[in-house]
Amino acid sequence: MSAMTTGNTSRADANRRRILDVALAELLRDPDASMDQIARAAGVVRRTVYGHFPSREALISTLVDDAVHALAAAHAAGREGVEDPAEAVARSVLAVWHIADRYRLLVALAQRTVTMQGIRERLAPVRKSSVELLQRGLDQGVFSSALPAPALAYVHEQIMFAVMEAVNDGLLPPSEAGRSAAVTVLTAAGVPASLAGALVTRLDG
Amino acid sequence: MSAMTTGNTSRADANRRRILDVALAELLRDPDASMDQIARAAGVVRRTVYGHFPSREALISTLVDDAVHALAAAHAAGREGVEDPAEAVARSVLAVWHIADRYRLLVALAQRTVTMQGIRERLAPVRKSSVELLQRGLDQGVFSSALPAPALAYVHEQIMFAVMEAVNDGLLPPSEAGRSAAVTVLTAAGVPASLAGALVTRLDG
DNA sequence: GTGCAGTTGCACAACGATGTGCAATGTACG
DNA sequence: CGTACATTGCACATCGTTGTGCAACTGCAC
Repeated sequence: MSAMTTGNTSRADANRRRILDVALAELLRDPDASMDQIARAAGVVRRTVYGHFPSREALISTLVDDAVHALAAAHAAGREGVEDPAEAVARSVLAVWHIADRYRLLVALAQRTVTMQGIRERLAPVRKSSVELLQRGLDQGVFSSALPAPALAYVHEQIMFAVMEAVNDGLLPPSEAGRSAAVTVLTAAGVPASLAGALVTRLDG
Repeated sequence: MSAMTTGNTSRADANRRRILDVALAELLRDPDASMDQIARAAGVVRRTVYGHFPSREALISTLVDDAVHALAAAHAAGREGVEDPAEAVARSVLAVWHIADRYRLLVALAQRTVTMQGIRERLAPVRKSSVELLQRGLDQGVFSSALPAPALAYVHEQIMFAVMEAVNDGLLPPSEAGRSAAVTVLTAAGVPASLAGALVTRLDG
């Protein structure tokens, strides 16, 4: 048990990954899932999980960190060197969606678990850059909303969650979801539906 | 202790209400708040809470039932005898907002607690009527969206939550929030921003 | 096969939460 | 005052979870 944390056997690595994968799904189903539930679902014993992660919090932290990093990277990459706010928003939504599709469950978890505090804190930089972008669009008149930019950023975020939830519930095919999410976000920001549709279609070809 | 549940003293009633009020706030701060936390926050002893509610689940159930009933009533009353889908949506959002303002905390709680299953089930009829209304609007061409009506209903719901969260976080004055929520919901449904604004202003005078 | 890292199974202490029992205290109302 | 009911404070059993310790087992590599 002593070298479990340092050593790197193929078996150990595979287990570690499986535990992370399963924990993701299990924690979504029940944010308060116990270490035992997670371990059993992963096909190992509780004690083994503690061999890989020193505590429950460490496990969740790893999960959250991975997701947030991937998400922030996609978010930044999506709008790199794009001046038009509408296009930047569309690109970033599509980019985020692409990777979020794998983390969809975790991101959805974010809004209902107690760990939300921690997640929102870590997402703060992403949200900040969103607010800036939205503000720019509002200033230029590309966007128009009854809400100030910071509140609009909340709406932006929640729309993403809503579309993810719709996919999870089978109301929407995953293939179209990204485009739909982008169009809906733009529409909510006051971009005419036709323009939003055309823009996203152009970007997602 | 035996007659605590049946008897109706003014004191007992006041306590019961205070417990419910405080539990609302406390459970939002921490969905896993213990009976002891709630009791202390309400200025009573844990044992007293059990005098009014036989179990933790019963307490939460009461809270949820109250909120859902009020919400469903407002939702239905809002669109009573209105044929124009846009106006119906605007009216119902405003009506729901008005009462939700009191239950804002609980409604926000709905999206992050484990009890979510139960809440979503109970909200099913409300959502169903929302889907019908949205579908009608899409058919008539009053609305336009990249999403099918059921998914759009999710977006509708989440936008409400987003605006509530914005108010909770001080990003938006409560006085304007209702109007803003209504306009944003309409905008996301594809109604041009100017039309949405005019309509809501007319209704909320 | 010998050894070593990972895994297992069990045992344990510690903690916090739930729900209940009961005697004592407080308080409204006739 | 005295009755009735609400509240309190404490005790208790029970349960689930976390994190740790340790000995035995498994499988892979050398």
